[in-house]
Amino acid sequence: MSSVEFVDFLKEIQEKWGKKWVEDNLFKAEDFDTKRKKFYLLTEFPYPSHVGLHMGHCRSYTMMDIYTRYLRMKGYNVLFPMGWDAFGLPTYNYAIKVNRPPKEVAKENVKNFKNQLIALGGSFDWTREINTTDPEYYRWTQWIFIQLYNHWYDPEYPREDGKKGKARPISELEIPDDIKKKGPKAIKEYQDRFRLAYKAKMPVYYCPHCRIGVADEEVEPGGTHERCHQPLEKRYLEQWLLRITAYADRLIEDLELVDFPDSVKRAQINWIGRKYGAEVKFFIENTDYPVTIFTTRLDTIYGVTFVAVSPEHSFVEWYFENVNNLGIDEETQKKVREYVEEARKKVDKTFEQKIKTGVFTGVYAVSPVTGEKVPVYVADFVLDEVGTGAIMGVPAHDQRDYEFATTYKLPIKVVIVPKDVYEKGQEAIEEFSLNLTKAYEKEGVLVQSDKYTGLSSNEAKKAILEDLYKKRLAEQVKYYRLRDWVFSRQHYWGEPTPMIYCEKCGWNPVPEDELPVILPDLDDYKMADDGTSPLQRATEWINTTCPECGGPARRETDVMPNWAGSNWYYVRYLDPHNKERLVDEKKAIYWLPVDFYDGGAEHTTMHLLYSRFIYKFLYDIGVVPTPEPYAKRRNHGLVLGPDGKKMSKSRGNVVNPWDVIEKFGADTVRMYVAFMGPYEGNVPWSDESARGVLRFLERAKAFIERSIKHIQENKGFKNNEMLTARLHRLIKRVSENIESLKFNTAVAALMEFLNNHENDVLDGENLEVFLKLLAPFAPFFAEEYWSRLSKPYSIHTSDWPVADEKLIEAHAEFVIPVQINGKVRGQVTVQGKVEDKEVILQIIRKDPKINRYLEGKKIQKVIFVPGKIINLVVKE
RNA sequence: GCCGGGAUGGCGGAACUGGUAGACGCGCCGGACUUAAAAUCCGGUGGGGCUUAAAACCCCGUGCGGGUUCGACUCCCGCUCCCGGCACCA
Repeated sequence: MSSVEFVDFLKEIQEKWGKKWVEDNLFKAEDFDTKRKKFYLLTEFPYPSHVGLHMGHCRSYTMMDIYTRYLRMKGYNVLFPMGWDAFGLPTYNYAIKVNRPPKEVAKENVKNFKNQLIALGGSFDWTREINTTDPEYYRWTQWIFIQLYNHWYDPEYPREDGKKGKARPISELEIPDDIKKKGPKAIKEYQDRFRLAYKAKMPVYYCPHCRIGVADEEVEPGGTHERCHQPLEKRYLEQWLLRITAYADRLIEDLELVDFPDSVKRAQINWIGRKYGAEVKFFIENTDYPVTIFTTRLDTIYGVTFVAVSPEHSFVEWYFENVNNLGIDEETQKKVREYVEEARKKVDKTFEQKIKTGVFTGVYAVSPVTGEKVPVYVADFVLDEVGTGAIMGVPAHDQRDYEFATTYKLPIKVVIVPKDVYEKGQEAIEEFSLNLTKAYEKEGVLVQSDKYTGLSSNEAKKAILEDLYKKRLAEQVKYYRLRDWVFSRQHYWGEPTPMIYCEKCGWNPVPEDELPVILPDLDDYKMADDGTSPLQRATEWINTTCPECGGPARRETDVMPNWAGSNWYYVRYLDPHNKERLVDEKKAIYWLPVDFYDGGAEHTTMHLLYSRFIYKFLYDIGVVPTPEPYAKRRNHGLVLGPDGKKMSKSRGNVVNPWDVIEKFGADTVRMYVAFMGPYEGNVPWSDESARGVLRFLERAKAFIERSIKHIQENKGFKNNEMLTARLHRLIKRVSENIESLKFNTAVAALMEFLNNHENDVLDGENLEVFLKLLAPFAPFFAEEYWSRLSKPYSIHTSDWPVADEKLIEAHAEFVIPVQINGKVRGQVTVQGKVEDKEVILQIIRKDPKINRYLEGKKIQKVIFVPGKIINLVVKE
């Protein structure tokens, strides 16, 4: 049989069995099965783009499919589901490009993806297939949003896992009396400040050239639009935000409960970026208006020579309201106004090497420690989203402040010196200060700081904080790099946000019994040219009635981001057709948490963190039973192009899975992607290497067919024990390798066995074992020969073979390397596991080769590790 | 700049918690089959030395420099380079 014919054979059987498995629902997971242990194996669901499955999907899904098939044969009740994350920008853009409704395009993409996954042999439970764009699915995405809106976070409230902090219904939020007195509107405003979903003005990118809103990922580093390379503008729109920061501490602490790689845990902790620091009030001279700054370096406060606020800071509004009282001249006012206007619009992501700019406001702030006045600047290097959006400028000890001070000729006052400098005395301190050419950012000992002089940075931080706290000028705060999650997108192809706005009553959620709010069809799906959502054009859909007063009201036209559907999808797999609830409680208890979550390293922070947040919220409101969703997480590697670089259209190094399945057959591709490298590694594709796997399968075919023939012709034929023992050693190796995700060495072990025994034949029992070992890797191939052996359908629901340890032990072959002074000089063969070093030494003495190294020398020491090695330390 | 990961033959990669470095595959070389090629099969293949050739033997070898150890790809200290992520985070 030529290789071409063999590939045809593979394609024939993959067609035949692939179809049958799906028809038979062979891989259906059983709810509530108590006889078998459950195993929820989750792999990130794909974003079905019009390009079709890519090689990365092909490899990670195959590896997880191998794992799944193994676990299933091992006797687990495995849940291995699949679905589609079908909302999102690429599909939307593509639909506009080909001038078709996104809905139709998405549907086709899904169909295409599903066929490809079936062809690949993915043993998914298709009865649980979900699609984030299905109204019956996004009804619950919307429902979660409403629950977030209807809840607030009480950091002190006890929760089920015994710790403190829990989401509670907004109705349970205590309203202060003075608010109550002001009436229902004030009460609602007060509640809005606590809701887990709330509205706030946030910047979005807008391209004046293309006249459309631009998503974050379409912004180029220089602040230009990816498509037209023209400069973008920042606009401020009211958007929905989710209060993830309320869960920040829990998201850090509960990492202890889960088995994630350390690097992933670290990444999450860094992403959250919890820091302790102080907020300090700097009052504007002769007013009672304070600018509150945030710092982690309170020890440097005596070095403050200016205060700077971000262009977006509320100080600016206060300033213009009070310019007259402050006695600011026209020219300064004009300068400040121009600077702020310009800066608020500007989009610039190239911060480095840029000269820091700012504008002096003409007002001074009073240092809370010295009472000295320092100038107040508006400067765009101060970011509004970081800290309080205002800083104390300490040029001597912060490089950015240093650069700013140099540009604007502000004084640079050294207040921290290294310990050894301090100890050398005044002269050394002065010399250090004079020779400063850039900020000294390390901690050290305080100088020129009144009574704190001589304290270490750490001591000073505490002492200064304590003193300022007493004067109500400072307090300790926890600060997170993580910010609340902007949850509005000005696009079309996403879940409608289930909120209604009424002039009289403000925002209200859509009543739950009216869900889902279905995304309306449009005549024209193009982006709106003012940067708002295209849904603005769905006039009929927008106009509705207020759930509170029944008067005329409008629907929210911003849709949810892509994350919305994908951060809880794995819960819906448990009960995908439930019309009453997001998930049946008992099913959730049976299946959760996810036992193993496989995904890409690129989702280590955002997706993993955000989905953990949503899950924790669902836990708080009693939808799911455990504090953490994923018991174990591992990141798979990428498939690189044949050139070793990341596959990309522009590089022209893309390998299409569909093409290689056509060329080599699905079993070959499966086995090759498992074999090509370690699970976590990024490995290049190679057609030549894939051919090596094809050769292996072809040889395996000949080997199996010869064995079958031999068995039929020789009734009662049995292999010798040695061969059987070797096969059992193979069982052990393959099992251990799959369990530790070393699919590459598992395949190598199978190859090695065939290399060693290709000229033998297997007896009936051993042949079954061999096919079973092959089954997870080459499922079509294994099924075909299983059926030819007339074994009951299917090999994939048969039992995984158990290695006979005694047999392995009995036929253990020990070759002990012999080292002289750490260098291997020979080896001796022993029977069984010899523990006594004298026995080995006697064998060595009989070996002339090794003895040559011992002539005229004295053995000083013998190190013997039974079963491993013997090392003789000798001397002249 | 910060955080994370990595560096092993011509290539992808093996090597358990420190115990024969290079499993397995690709490629390459030689041979068989063939009119020929492809495919397939058999043998060889880290570098160097010695040798007419082979066997045998010797030296070097896991990015670089040191250290610990009977023994180091593996552990420790100090570097270099590459890849990924984040980045004016106060």
